[in-house]
Amino acid sequence: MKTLVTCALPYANGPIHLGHMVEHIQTDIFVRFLRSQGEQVVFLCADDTHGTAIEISAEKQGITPEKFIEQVSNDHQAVFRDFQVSFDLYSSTNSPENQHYAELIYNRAKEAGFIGKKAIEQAFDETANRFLADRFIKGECPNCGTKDQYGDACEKCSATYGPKELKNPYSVLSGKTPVWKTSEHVFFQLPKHEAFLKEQLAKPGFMNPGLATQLQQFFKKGLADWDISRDGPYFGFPIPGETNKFFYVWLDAPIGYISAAEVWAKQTGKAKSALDFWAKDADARIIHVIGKDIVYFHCLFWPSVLEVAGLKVPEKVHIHGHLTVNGEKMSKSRGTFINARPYLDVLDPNYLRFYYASLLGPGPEDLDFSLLEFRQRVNAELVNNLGNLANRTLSRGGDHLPKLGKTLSPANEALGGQLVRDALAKVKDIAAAYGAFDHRQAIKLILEIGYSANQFLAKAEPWKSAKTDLEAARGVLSEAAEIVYLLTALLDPVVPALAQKLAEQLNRPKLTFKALQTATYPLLDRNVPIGEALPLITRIEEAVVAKLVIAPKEEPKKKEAAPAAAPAGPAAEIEFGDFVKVSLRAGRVLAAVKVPKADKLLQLSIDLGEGAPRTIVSGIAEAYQAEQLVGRNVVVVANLKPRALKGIESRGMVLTSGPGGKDLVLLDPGDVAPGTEVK
RNA sequence: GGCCAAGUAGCUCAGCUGGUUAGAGCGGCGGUCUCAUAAUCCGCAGGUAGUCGGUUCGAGUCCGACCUUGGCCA
Repeated sequence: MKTLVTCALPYANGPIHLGHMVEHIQTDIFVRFLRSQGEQVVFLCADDTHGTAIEISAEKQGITPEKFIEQVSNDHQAVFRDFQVSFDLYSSTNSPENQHYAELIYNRAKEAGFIGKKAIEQAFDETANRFLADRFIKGECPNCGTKDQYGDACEKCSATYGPKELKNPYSVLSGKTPVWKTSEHVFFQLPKHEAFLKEQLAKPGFMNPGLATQLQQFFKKGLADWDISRDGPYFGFPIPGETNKFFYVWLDAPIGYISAAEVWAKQTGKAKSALDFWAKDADARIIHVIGKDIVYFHCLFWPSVLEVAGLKVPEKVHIHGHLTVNGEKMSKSRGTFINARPYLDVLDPNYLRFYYASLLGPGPEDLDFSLLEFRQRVNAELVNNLGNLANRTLSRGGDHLPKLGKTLSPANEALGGQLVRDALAKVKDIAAAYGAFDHRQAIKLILEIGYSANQFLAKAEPWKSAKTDLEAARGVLSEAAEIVYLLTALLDPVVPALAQKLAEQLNRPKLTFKALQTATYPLLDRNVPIGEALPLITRIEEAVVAKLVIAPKEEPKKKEAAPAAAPAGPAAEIEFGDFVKVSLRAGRVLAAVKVPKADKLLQLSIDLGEGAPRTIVSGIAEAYQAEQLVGRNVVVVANLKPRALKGIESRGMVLTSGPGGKDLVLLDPGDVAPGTEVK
């Protein structure tokens, strides 16, 4: 049986960020594991290329949508490649194959009587000469009057409404007031699938049960017809038999899963067509991996569409949570919106792969990219526990101490048998964890194995016996090398490049999960010499991590010309009027980085509720590490005259108490909003 | 606003169908070794389980309300 695995198709309207990578890394781990088990897997993805947003982005750049999506696709593919995401093919929804399948599915649905038409009323921009989707209309909230709200919900009072209810609506495209026009749209008749869908959602393993429960609300409300057409101009596929109507992007996007398989089949010749996977009776299973934001597209519409077209419905839709950075949603203004390419510019992708794996569970909970946690966990677990284990074992057996040579000792059951058998006993659970997207459980078990081997070395103390009995020392290290060899299989899904390095240092091919199903002690053929050992991967430096979140540019605010308070003598009494000149505010530290070549200085990016964060340089580096400050509230003198410290303009001062140096404490204004006045 | 999910040590999480002193890793603190990437190993401290109420001989585990966070509402 073949397995087809897909990631959600990234929208071709912007760069890949670390949020995307949560999905692509966990799926890649899953796929690499399946391959290691010896399964036939095809791993596909594509860019989702249609819709108004892309058309407009292309127009802004003065290029065709085709050119635009080609550029984006190149960027996307390069990022995924550099993160070692092992797609068998990365395709595009703007392909002849996709058009073919979109039309085929549409025609089949039409023949089966599942397509209808209805006139709908929609906002129309007469200047731009196009209909406006809800997100292209803004106006005042009909509930609370907040300005510049989209046509579906108010960010301020969270009221929901239709675009027509907005007061003083305007088109985002032209700024003009839209008019209301009717247009006949094509609908997919979802209500006819209620029975099928209820059965599908109840299938064990199809999707997360909690989210399946949530989808029940659609049945309670009553399923509605799904609008699958958009009026031109629209970047997409024309609907056969209609004039100036195009398939809505969400119809043809998932069809990209099918057409990608078709392109793969054509290019590799490994299948006759996509139907080797997608035909109802194909000997294959299909697994989609998506974020929790697009559940109903994949679990309501998509299965229905496939069912009507007589195609195979996915066996499983794996749903994951979203990424936060330092505990909050990624935000451009906070400098925590981290794109994948800038990450790669400063850090090894294996760090992120390992970190995500160590956090990812099988459920749809969010996970946090905490800079401090990231550095600490990767350094402690991947570098110190596992990487150093390999190095302390192999360097001793390799060239580091030439006396020991490159050969291994014969297997010594009494010495290492227990160690290896205990480790092998965990392999089954590790495999089960990878197979269930419970990657953090897999990592946990692998770390236990690493720990047991480190402990083994600590007890056996080969460095001592080496002085009197080289053979005894070599025997101990040879047993530890068994565990290192085991790691080439166990770590391969998560950090394939590191597993490969280990295999090379051992001078053997990587172990596989398939081989491990029947493996017994000893794993290593002791007659094969080992290679040369080098440190596997180095620790993450604090300064490098901090580079990820410093906002690239901070616009200086002109309006706040700081009224300079006259400096008073140290103990001299001042008037109340002088005191109130000092503007004290609560601020939240968004980012912190050590100032190079300064022992005491930290450069802080502090939110004072002013829109853009402020840069403040503070002499607290001896008392606080940069990372532990992020997210913390502090008291700031907000109207201090700006001053340059080590060439960095500091716009304010952070208050502390204590004599200084290591002994000072940041004043805590409590849990209040940034910008709150301190009196 | 409606619905769904989550809320256990500073952080990330385990705790099976309710049953002895609530566990682990990371971080912190103290110690140890010296083969190794200032790594390892040993030990210590840390939790009135979001809040309130209920069921029960007994609840982190069941029920209700509320609070907080996240997602969805075609």
